[in-house]
Amino acid sequence: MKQESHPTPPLTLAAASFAALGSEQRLAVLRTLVRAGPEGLTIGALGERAEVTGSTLTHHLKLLAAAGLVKQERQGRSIICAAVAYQEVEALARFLLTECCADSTAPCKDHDHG
Amino acid sequence: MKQESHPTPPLTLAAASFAALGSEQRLAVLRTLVRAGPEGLTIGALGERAEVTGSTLTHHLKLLAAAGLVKQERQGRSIICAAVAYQEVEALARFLLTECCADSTAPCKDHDHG
DNA sequence: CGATTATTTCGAACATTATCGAAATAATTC
DNA sequence: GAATTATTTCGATAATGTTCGAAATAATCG
Repeated sequence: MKQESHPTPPLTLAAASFAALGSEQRLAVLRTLVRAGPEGLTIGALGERAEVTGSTLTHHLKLLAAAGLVKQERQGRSIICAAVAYQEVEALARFLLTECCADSTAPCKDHDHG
Repeated sequence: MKQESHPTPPLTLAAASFAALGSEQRLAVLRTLVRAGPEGLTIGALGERAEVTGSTLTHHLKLLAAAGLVKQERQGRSIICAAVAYQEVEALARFLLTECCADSTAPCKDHDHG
């Protein structure tokens, strides 16, 4: 069993990340960005597509960005957002499943860890 | 590009599942169960190890169970809990990353989707 | 610089969730 | 069936999160 050195986020941060995903509106926002791909969307365009606007969108984006799921970059007068969910989601999954069965005497026979 | 038929949870349910993971205490509870492996733990033992007790633990377990992350089964006077996070987490990750770049003209060259 | 467009901050109202203790229910043992 | 152990329900209180609109800030354009 090779011990790969993928980092796992600390509990508090992982919880914050999951919490960031735990809202229909934010999920819709994030998925809109995932669909939009690496080029991203301006906040305005994002708001239109995801049907969230103004201060509410700002609020949600702040959480998503703090969780490392979205990055923002100013471009002219707009701000462009893009999902960086790919590695994040893997890290979160790893966080959950890491140390699986560490306290168990029985082997993990009936789990399929990828 | 083969289209595999893995189901994706509906938005509302996925959000609820992420929300269930979005609390330090619940994450600690779930990870304790993951560590405990398929044999699970009684609610009492779980509460001791995760340092959450009584009605609060009941409350959290209800959310985790509703999200399909934990299953419970009565055994004698105790109730045994076990994590079923493995498939769930994969399904959630799939939910997020599904349709990646569907709205993009550019290919997803700089993403590494496993 | 003044006007315009894009986003954020702030404050308040409202809604949801968390936490706790006491009493209630469920299952077992003697 | 009374006593014991394990968990849940209930109701109250406190803590967080959401949503909105109006005003404030940022960047560009004429």
